[in-house]
Amino acid sequence: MRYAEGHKEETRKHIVKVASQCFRREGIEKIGVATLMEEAGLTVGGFYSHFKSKEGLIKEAVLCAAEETSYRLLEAADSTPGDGLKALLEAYLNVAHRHNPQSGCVIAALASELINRPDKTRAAVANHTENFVNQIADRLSPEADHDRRVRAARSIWALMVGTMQVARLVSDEELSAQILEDGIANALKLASEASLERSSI
Amino acid sequence: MRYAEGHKEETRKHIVKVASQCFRREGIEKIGVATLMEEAGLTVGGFYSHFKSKEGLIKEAVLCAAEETSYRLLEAADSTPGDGLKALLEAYLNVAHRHNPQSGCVIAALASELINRPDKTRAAVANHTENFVNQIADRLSPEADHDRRVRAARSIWALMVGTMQVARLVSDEELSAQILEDGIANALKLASEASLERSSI
DNA sequence: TGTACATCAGTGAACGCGCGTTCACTGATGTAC
DNA sequence: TGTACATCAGTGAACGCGCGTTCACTGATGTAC
Repeated sequence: MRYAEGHKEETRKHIVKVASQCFRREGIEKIGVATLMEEAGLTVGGFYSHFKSKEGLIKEAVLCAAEETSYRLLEAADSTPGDGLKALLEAYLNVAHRHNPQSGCVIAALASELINRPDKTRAAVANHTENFVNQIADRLSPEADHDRRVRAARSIWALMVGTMQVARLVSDEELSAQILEDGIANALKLASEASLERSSI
Repeated sequence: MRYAEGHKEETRKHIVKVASQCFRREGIEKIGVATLMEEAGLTVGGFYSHFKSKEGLIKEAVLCAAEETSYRLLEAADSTPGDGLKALLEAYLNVAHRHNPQSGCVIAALASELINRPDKTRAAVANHTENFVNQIADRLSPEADHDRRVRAARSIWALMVGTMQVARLVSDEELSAQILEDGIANALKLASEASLERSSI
């Protein structure tokens, strides 16, 4: 059967999207190419006309997921004029995100697997992360200078990722929810500490 | 060949230790039973007279690693009378730890893999973590009440784990070192914020 | 004291299975003449 | 307008390989008589 213009590109995007969800849900190593293609409604044979290798798909799927998440978070921040950072933190550190890694932050879902990926994949993620941190920094209270804000933003980001992972490790729902709440409160403390510092120089 | 009393138990412990290092270095899924046994100087056949399954070894190796790390960290804290928490943070958030996951924190090394392990393994890790958080809390400034300290300790712990992972994701040595340093400074801020809160109630 | 047998930690070959990857093929549509 | 051929996204069987696991075996020492 012949297909419409752009059909192959659509299929490719579809595979990337499905893969990005499967990876976040089950882990990169745990899911195979055949399962992935089946999940996308296709058969395994076609995979290599879209991607050079599984690693090629991994890099694309991970970046796609990272971009989607940071876009969504920054949008939450920017559509809440009062306290953008609080909105961003609440969009991340919530129970729904905790239970749905497949549509959430790829770093929280796969951090330890990403660290051991080939340089190209890892560096791409690291780049994206540094970018995102800078965008958090831009949204911190402008009283502090840029360097201080970036350094506060990095710790806020680390706290977000670490908190989500700890919350997912814990089975007790109530404790897990409290960990998330406390994460928001403590991240906000870091932000306000950073803005206070300026006056003490 | 017949072996000395307690020889088998020694071998078992040796396998657990080697496995805990290999897992942290390469990831749990990535390393096979045969490689593991070879790394321990043995052959694969003997494995199942020591462990019920690979998962059995995983649970033991992960817990063994967790206990070793928390023991070392608390020791660092307790042998520094002035500021135990600072000593603990410095023992964790340093460049050597960043470069040596195989002998470091198993949560930072394997967080995302641990989240997807069977309940028994995951729950065991979660338990140990909660324990460790309580022991950090005991070492926070006693001005705050217990609940506040535990909640601060949880975020400090999340910040430690998240910071180490972000530092490992980044290739730039200088940036990586700065992320670790800032992690220490910001974790200390969280601790001192928690002790200040009491007076505001 | 000497011989026959039991013990048991560790060996190494083999099992079925799912992995990532390859490739000859299908079949609906587009193009050439 | 009709026929023959080219295109190419997707199919499905097969490849070698390493996985977790099993099992008959080894061989040095301990025990029984």
